[in-house]
Amino acid sequence: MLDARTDPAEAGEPPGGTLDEQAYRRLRTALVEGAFAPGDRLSIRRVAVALGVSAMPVRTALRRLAVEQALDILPSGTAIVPRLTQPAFAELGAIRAELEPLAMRMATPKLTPALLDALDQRLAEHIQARERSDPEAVLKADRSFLFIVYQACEAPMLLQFIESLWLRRGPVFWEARWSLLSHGGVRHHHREILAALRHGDAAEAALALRQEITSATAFLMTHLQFANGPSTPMGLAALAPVR
Amino acid sequence: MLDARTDPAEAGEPPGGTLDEQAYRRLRTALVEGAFAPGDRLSIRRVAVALGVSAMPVRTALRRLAVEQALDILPSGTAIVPRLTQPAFAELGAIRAELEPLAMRMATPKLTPALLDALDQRLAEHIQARERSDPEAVLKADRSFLFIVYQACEAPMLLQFIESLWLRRGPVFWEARWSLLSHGGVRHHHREILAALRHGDAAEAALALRQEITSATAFLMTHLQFANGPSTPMGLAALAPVR
DNA sequence: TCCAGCATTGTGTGATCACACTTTTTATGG
DNA sequence: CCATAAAAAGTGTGATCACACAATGCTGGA
Repeated sequence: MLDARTDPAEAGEPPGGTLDEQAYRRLRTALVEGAFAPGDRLSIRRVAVALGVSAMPVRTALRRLAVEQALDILPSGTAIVPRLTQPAFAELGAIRAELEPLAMRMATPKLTPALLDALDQRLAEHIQARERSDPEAVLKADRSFLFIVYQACEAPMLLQFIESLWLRRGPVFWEARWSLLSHGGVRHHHREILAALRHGDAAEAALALRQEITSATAFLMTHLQFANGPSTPMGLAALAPVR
Repeated sequence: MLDARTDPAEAGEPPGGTLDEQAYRRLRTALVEGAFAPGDRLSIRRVAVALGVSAMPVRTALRRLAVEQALDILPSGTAIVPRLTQPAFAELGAIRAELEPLAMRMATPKLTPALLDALDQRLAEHIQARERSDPEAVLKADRSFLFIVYQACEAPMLLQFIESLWLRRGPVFWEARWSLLSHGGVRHHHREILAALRHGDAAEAALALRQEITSATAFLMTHLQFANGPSTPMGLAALAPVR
């Protein structure tokens, strides 16, 4: 079970050195990709056999995700996938509406022409994906677009907060990806943001982003029933062994 | 070493059930109380013997604090007390200036008369402590004042973010407690906040808080040399065994 | 006196086990 | 047939160990 460490080459996806890291990353991506249903119990030992490792790295990863609010811990200690209530979702939107525009303002003076071109490309990808009615690609392009900006602002603390928010946001948006396709104010706002960034207008870019977040949050607050079973979660089967 | 669990009574400070929790809390308070110097290495085993427990709970607690950004992890895996650089401190202030006013706005309609009276008392404590030139008491009263508000807004995600920020802020303010005594715009701002809260004016309260944060951050940015050894840290001796 | 080399110690990682507790299942009684 | 109790899995916690690696110290030579 130490192959991953003794054989650093290969394995395109989980290059993380320690088993802790690999277990964490696998669970994390499974989570944002909606592999688990809200309310699912993730027991240390079951996840461990699914991942093909011992209980120790899984315990670490589960607890880490709990600290990041990506999982909840029952009084008994068992980790469960959080069931986002409506107030919690509203809170999430309110925090995002403060932090992400801040990151946008901080990033504005640091965006190089190369990065601006990259943003342009992500916007094009979004539009194409939308024309093909491919909601997964739309979500992916949007995420790429915004995180190019968030990473450019070189604020590690802020970046981790935002990633933690997206970790919780992930499953909800994933579940609502078809509804979001019909909403689609994102394209407009991203165009606004990009134009403002090209002019170096931080305040304008931040404002457009804030509007995107509040509008998307408001849209989902009405078009989404909370505390409900999702479409077709895969469960632990989504966790292939660690190699 | 299981006394704490088999003897639930007694032990006024660390009532936490599991050893994980106790280790976490002890390290956490030691951290915010400035027991460690920036750059100190906290090895799992050394902390374990200082705490009188095995390595397991300490490992958990250390990793948890690292996720909360209260500690850094070296490439080797050793935990060290972060050395706050000037840009990092500025970033910290910028995030606080967004999130804490948000919490203030959310809390305003939920503040009961009892809570407002409690705020009044904390303000009085601040003023008294200031007259005695007791910087520790001043810091404590300020923290109490603000966290009464932050807890009242019933936003668990937001509260955890703010606590994480204060965890990082703690050592710096502790080190600068004497300088802060001479600054002291806090009293004024807290009075403003309290008056606004009594009128239910959320925007005004949030604005006053934002000014307090930005002014304190600006003050410390000039009156503090960064990446420097502190006064008299206690080190591991501050960690009394777990009972 | 200084530096190279090695031995010693200290380190985090991860596996495994015993224990106490909880949840589920099964059997037993009404 | 159902409710209740007993038994059986399943669970997290925490201690302990082996291992690989890093840092530290010491000893030997120049």
